[in-house]
Amino acid sequence: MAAEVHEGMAEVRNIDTRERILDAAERLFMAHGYDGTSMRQITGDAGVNLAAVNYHFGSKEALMQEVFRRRLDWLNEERMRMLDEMEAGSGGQPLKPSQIVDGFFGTLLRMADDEKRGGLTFLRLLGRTLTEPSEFIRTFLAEEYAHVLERYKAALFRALPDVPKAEIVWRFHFMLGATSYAIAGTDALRVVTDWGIEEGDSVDRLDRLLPRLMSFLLGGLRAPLPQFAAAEGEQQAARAA
Amino acid sequence: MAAEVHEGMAEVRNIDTRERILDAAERLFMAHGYDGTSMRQITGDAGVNLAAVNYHFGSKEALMQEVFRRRLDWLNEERMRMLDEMEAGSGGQPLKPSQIVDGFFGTLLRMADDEKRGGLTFLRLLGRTLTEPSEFIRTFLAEEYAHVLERYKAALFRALPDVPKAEIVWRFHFMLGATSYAIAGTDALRVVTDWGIEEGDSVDRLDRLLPRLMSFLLGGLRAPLPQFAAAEGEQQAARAA
DNA sequence: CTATGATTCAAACGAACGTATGAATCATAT
DNA sequence: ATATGATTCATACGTTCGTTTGAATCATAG
Repeated sequence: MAAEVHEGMAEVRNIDTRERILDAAERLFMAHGYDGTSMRQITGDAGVNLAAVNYHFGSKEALMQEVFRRRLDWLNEERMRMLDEMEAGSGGQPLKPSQIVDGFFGTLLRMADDEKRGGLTFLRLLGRTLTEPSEFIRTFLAEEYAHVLERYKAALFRALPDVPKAEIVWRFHFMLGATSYAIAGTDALRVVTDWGIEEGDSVDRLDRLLPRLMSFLLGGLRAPLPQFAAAEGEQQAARAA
Repeated sequence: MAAEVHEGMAEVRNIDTRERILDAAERLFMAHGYDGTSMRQITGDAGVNLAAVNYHFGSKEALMQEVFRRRLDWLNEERMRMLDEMEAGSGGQPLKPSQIVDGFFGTLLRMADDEKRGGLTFLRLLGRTLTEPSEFIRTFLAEEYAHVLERYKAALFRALPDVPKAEIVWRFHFMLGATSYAIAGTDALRVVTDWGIEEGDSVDRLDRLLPRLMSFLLGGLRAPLPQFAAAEGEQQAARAA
């Protein structure tokens, strides 16, 4: 079925083809979504034959999965490695929330500067895909992520023993959303209209986005616990200053 | 072109058809996305003829826009109304951040309990659409939102005079992301795996989600300002506790 | 009761979709 | 040099897509 990998410096042709397809698919999926991108666009952009995708990957779905696997394998290994390292250096003590958040979200954002790991394009694709409707994509991502999420959740539980676990999971979820938007398009809603009057900082200034996002995430993660209204019926908004 | 609206109690047939189409489209766009939903699915689910969409709305794109307009018109008017009301009652003083955040995001989340305004289905659709790739959707939403966003941004500028405007806009953006995830599926990444051991609180418990989200958003909004690394080159992670 | 315009309906349009096929072309090992 | 298997290629398949058409059906006004 699949091509056998030979040794030697050969294999330039098909490796090139595979990579070109993956690059084009990454770019187009990011720009137009999975359903909005056709095989003919992908192969056209990549400069390869239409049949090449099915030959090398089997199907469009399998291509999409490979687009993610190519990047996520490294990302999740790096996240695990950082957690291992931090926990090894903490002498059995719980980690600081800022360390954990940086390990998970900081590692992600720092990918944006690494063009050979997909850079901003992949980050945007990922940000948009987490809310994508396509069932098989979310299922695939959930499986790819599961063990990493479990370990980071566990680390947060230990770091914040006084915060109910359900609360931590929700806030992890909120942090994912904030990060997703931070990278998904950054002009998602053109909130951006007229902001950068003074400064010339936009998406590409990752060195400014990262501290900004980190402050926000940590502020949210460590916010006072919510007060649930005791009464049922219509819920009260939290008016506490 | 368009059907003329007569007086009287008639018009039951086409009004029904229009609403049935909008309801089905809202549900299906939420579940499978714009590109992933076909006209035949929509009309089939709605129990109307295939041609009905083009007759009543003109095109699939126009249908999508109407799906949003039907809900957003009310939402944005309500948001404006709340801001007017709060500013009228503040005696010229800046509003509290919690008031502003509740006006914008609280009003949105409270829609989920209002089934006749789309309820959770529309909220999820909206949450997922903000990151959707389809150009025309984002353009449309940006236009529909623009004036509301401007007013809320201005209110935040006034409420937080010591925070740089660019910082506020970024944090607004982050808040949008967190909220989007809070409503988009809530199992976006199955972060949820095993959390609710103790409590039975899930998406449907809006009365618990709202205070939770509000705490997080306000914590993020009022977090300490980020420290930008002075040096250029590779950026340092914010390691400050 | 009949005329009129709005709405519904079955059917079809051409275009684009993902995938499959079998022959041509290439690189390598013998 | 030739055989072999991997890869590329042009082409076609069957489906499904959004949209259009013209006749049938409905509700109302005169």
